[in-house]
Order: sequence, then C-alpha cells, then structure tokens
Amino acid sequence: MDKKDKKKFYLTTAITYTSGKPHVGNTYEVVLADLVARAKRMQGYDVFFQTGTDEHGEKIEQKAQAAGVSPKQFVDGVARDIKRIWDLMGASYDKFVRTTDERHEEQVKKIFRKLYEQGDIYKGKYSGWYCTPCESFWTESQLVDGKCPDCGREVKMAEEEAYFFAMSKYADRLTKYYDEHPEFILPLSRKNEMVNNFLKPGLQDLCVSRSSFSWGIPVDFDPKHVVYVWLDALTNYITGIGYGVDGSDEDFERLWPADVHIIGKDIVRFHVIYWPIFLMALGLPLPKRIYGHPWLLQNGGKMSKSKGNVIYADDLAEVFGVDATRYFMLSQMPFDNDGLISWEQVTEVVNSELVNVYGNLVQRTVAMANKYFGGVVEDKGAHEDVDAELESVVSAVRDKAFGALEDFKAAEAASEIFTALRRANKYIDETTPWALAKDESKRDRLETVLHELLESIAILSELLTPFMPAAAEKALAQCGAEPRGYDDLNRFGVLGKVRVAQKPEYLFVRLDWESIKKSLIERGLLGEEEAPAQKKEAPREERKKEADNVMDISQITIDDFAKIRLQVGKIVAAEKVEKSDKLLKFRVRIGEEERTIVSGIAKHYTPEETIGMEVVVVTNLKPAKLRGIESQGMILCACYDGEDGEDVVIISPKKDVPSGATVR
RNA sequence: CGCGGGGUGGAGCAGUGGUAGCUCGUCGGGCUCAUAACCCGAAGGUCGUUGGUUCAAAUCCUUCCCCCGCAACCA
Repeated sequence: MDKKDKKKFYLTTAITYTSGKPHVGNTYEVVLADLVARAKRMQGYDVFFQTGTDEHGEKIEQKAQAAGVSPKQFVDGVARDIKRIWDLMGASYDKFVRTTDERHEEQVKKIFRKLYEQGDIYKGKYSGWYCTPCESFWTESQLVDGKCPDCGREVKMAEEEAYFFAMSKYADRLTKYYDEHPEFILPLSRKNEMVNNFLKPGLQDLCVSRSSFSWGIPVDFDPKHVVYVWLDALTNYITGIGYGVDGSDEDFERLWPADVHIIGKDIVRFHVIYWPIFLMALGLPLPKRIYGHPWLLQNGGKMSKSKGNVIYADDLAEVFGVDATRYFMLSQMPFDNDGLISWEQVTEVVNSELVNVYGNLVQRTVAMANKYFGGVVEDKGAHEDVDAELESVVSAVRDKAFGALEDFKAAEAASEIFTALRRANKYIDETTPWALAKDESKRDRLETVLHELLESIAILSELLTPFMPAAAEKALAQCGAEPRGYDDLNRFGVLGKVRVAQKPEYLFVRLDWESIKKSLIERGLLGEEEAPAQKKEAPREERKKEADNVMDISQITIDDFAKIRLQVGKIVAAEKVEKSDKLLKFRVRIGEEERTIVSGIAKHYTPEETIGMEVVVVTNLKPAKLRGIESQGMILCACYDGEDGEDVVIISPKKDVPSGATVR
C-alpha cells in the first residue's frame, strides 16, 4: 500500500542523555514505545518511530574531562552503547537521532535566531547568588545557611548576560489547549500537578542560554553562549523528521504533529509546558499526547551497599532472553505507578506465565497434533458448545488488548491475552483429547478440538507479536500458521488445514531460581542477600559476618591509636539541623571549651533527650562542614543492625566523669 | 511542613460510591496430552489510623502514623 493511503502515526521516546550506560528504566521506555509502534503497524498505520540521544550539556563536558577524552568522543561511545542496547531489545525505530547530528545543530541555531528575531527570545541578565570558587549560580532556596551548598563558602549577588524565552505570553494559550484537549497529558494526575505548580503561580521566563561551559550548540550570533540543553533536545522531535526553518521536508509535513511522545514522568514538565510553547512560537501544531510513564525501580535497591546491584537490560536479556525481558517489563509495569523489578521476580514471571501458560499450551497442543494425526490437522466441523465459549473469549481479545494499547496500558493488554491463553489450557481439560483418542468414533471431534486450539494459539500469538516478536513468531511456526493480519484476528475460521512442527521446540525454558541466583552472584550481578524470600535468615548471617569483619581489621600500633584524642564531654545544647532529616547539631562542653558538633543521628535521638548526656568525643578530628555548619569533632556511637535497620547508640560513661577527661 | 508516589488476604497488584477481585504462594482433590506442567476446590482481608459526608465509603472530605523514590546527607 502506498504511504499516502495509510494513516500516519508518529511516536517518539525521549532522547536518552548520554552521561552513561542506560539502566532498565530507560530501556523500558524504548521497549514500551516499540510495543506501541509494532501494534500500530499491525493495525495498518504508516508508523514512524523515533528515538535517539541527547548529547550536550555541562555534565557531559565534565564526564568527558574526567575520562580524559573530548566530549564528542565521549558521547560517541555512549551513544553507540545505547544504540546497541536498543537494537538488542529489538526496538524497531525508524530513526535514531543524535543532537550532535549536523542537521540538527544547524536547525537549532536557526530556530534560536528565528525566535530571537521575532522577539520571543530576548537578551537579559541572569542574576543569582554566585559562588566564585565553584563558578556556580544558586537560587535563594538552594543556599545553605546563606552559603554555597557545594563548598559552604560565601556567595555574592552576581549578574550574567543570558538569553531568555518569554514564556508568560503563551501561558493562556497553553491553559486553553489543556482544557480543550483533556487527553493531552497522560496519566491525568500529572495535569493538575503542572497546572497548580507552574501555570497558576505564573510562568517564569526561561533562561535558554548558558555561558559557563561550551559543550553545546553555539548561539551563532553571539558565540559566547550555547543553547540551553532543553531547547536543543526537545527540538529533535521536529528536526529528526525534516523540519527546517526555511522550509521542511515532505516527511515533516506528513508526520507532524507527533501522535505521542512517550517520556519518563520526571520530564513531563518540559514536555507539556516548554515544548508546546516553543512550538507555538514556531507556529507549529502541538503533539497530540504526552505519556509520562512511571519508573521501573529495583527491588532490594536498599541492599546496594553490597555493590553490583544495578540491573541493566543487556544483562537481563543475556540471562532470560530478549522476549522474556520485554514481556516482563511490559506486563509487570503499572500504568501510573512505579513498578518493581528484581531477578527473582523475572524468574517467577517467566516460569509461571511464559513457560507454564503459554509455552506449555503450545507444547501440549502440537504434541497431540503429532501424536494423533501425524501433524496434519483441519477443522472437521464437529463442534460442541464449549468451542463457542473458547472462540468468544479468544475473538474478543484483539479489541480489548489493542484498546488498552491506545492508552498505553501495556500490562492490561498483556493480561487480556494471557487470560485467553489460560482459557485455552482449560479447554484442553474440558475436552479431554486423550479420552477422545481412545474412541474411534470421536476422531473428527478430536481433530476439531485440536484445530480449535491451534487457531486460538495462532490468533493469540499474533497478538503477542508486538510484545515478544521472536517467541510469537516461533509459536506461529510451530502451529504451521501464517500471520493472518489484524482484520482477521477477531474471528475463527481463517486457519485452514495445517501441518504443525514435527518436533515441538520449547518456546521458553523453565528456570531454576537457585541456580540462576548462584550464577548471578558469581558474575557480580547480584548482591548476596537480595532474595526477599529469605528475609528472616539473611540478616542474622549478615550480622555474624560483620562481627567477623570487625575482628579482621588490620592491626594498628599503640602509636597509631595515640594519635586519636578522645575526651569526655557533656552535651549542653542540641537542635535539629534545618532541612535535614538525619543531622543534629550539638554544643558540647569539653573541659573549659565548648564546641559545635554535627552528627547524623536524628533518626535515633531527639535533641531533648541528649541534653545533659556525657559523651565521648574525638577532639582532634579535622573540622568538616555539614549542611554549611562546621562540625568540630565526632561523637562516638555504637552501631549495629537492629530488628528494623541500623540502630545507633551514643556511648556514654556509666559514672559521672569530669568533663574533658581523656579516654584511652 | 523540600518534591513526588504509596499503605487492600503470606507476596505482588487491580479496584474512585452499591455483593472485595486477579496472579503467585499454601492446603486438598482431579487429570496424564504437556516443561514437577494443566484443571477444579478451599483456607486466608476490621481495604494503615481518626473523625465526618451519604440510605450506602477501599472509593469523597478530615486527623494522625508508616513506607518508598528524588533531593540533601551519614565526621
């Protein structure tokens, strides 16, 4: 079919920031977008799926410097890695844009100039609190005790030339757009958040240039400045498909506006406020929908002290296979809540859904087709009531599942399909083919039953293709079926006489958690104590181990110890440190002097109960700044793993001791 | 009061005004085509807490408690 005859569907992910290797969360976004892209293609849309990398900015400049390479070399490496993972996961993107693409850079310069010339961008002064040694600007609220949050030094009010985008003049149009397009922001809860936090208080003009670093797209008429990364990054959605300030390609005319931007919930603000306003300023229509998906979080993340706990998609794919990894992400992620992932959960889902329900259904059906009919099966028309029930369940899946996908509810779609697969397994028990096989007069019925099963599997597998392309295709092949096309996926009677695979192959292999766990630990992909099932046992062994470790500390001489000056002091005042949930600030009297000491024990002591306590203080410790307060010493505490996390107890002499007494 | 999310049977979740549901796990049974799989049944929930609105609240309003992510931070 000619492209012009089809309805277009343009979708994008956010472009990934190239500061490092993407974790499962980033990868989830691409897999989700890929699901939608594949589903839309099945439905006959002319789909254009764009993803890519966001490669400018100060952070990248710093990372590159730390790595001792040029920024371009650095992003080339990371972008390659990102692309590799996307490809590995089977992402069927049509275009992978990079913000360092020449064409993109050229258009961003032109866009910036255009907006400047038409008065949306103006040159102004950026003023704020400036810390000279750190070369950083801070807002009032970022300051700590009126000082630099990084180094604790004095800051001064300073000004810097910068370009601003006059946001406020578009605010009303944007609000109106929200009201007229209630489906613009998904999930809905985000909309109120945006309106209440940003639109209602009044939109601030946005600073759209930077001059404190140089890794960015220069403002061509004022090269001291580089374009703000978000203005640079967001425009990829139009430059990638051929937008040009002086005239756009045909592709752009066909594809824009985007049908959806699939992005993380953390960057919803940029996509529903700044991006639409930039587009308005350019005189372009706005994207139809923005879906801010939740995050995929790691289960057992708090155990991270035992390093090596971060999960990457390529590791998952290596252990479980691409299809299983995709399926897990897509079926387990809620629509508007963060989801969890752990190695054990993936193992469980693979076994209980992919192996037991889907794989096993295909396996037993194909095996029976071979056993009873030499692998060739057709519909003999010997139907019974139970067939109609199976058929009605299976035929309804297409509209339910694809309907859910219209709203990006992948888990719901997957669950519709699996409900039907379970129904098919039940059908086998209801029809008892092995019993029919014993009765020569039931031969047609038996063949009909198997054909019903094969057609069910064929339909459901095709519906699963966007989720698990390879496995679904394999299942179709096992049944001897060809893809029938979207229009026929809601009815039976399409599958003719088929020859099934002679040697059924497992779609998914059953996994043994214990051995997977073992190999993960060996490879350093899993911390020893992640397994939630053994919560009760693990901490105890842990504690023991820790006790051993203490004994194991390399020995020091008495001279080493003598370097540490310990004295008894008395807490005379205590208060919570503002804006901190762990820190307490103490005044401690040690002999004749009084010191300020900050300690991270707010979770274990209230200020009141510590006043008057005698404590042991390290008095010759080099002072350090915490939350901008100078701490002149350290209060000794006993720390251990208690029932619920770490317990901390201040060490205190049992008898009254003169203040300032030394401890040895 | 930094921002945001959440507290529903053992675990993970669905459920936004009208008999509290799903998957896993557990227990019992069935079947034997199948990857210790499949099918049936059972046990198990004061829906975090307080007060309120309503004929009716897991669902709306209110009080408090707790958990998680981000941010900050552990002398």
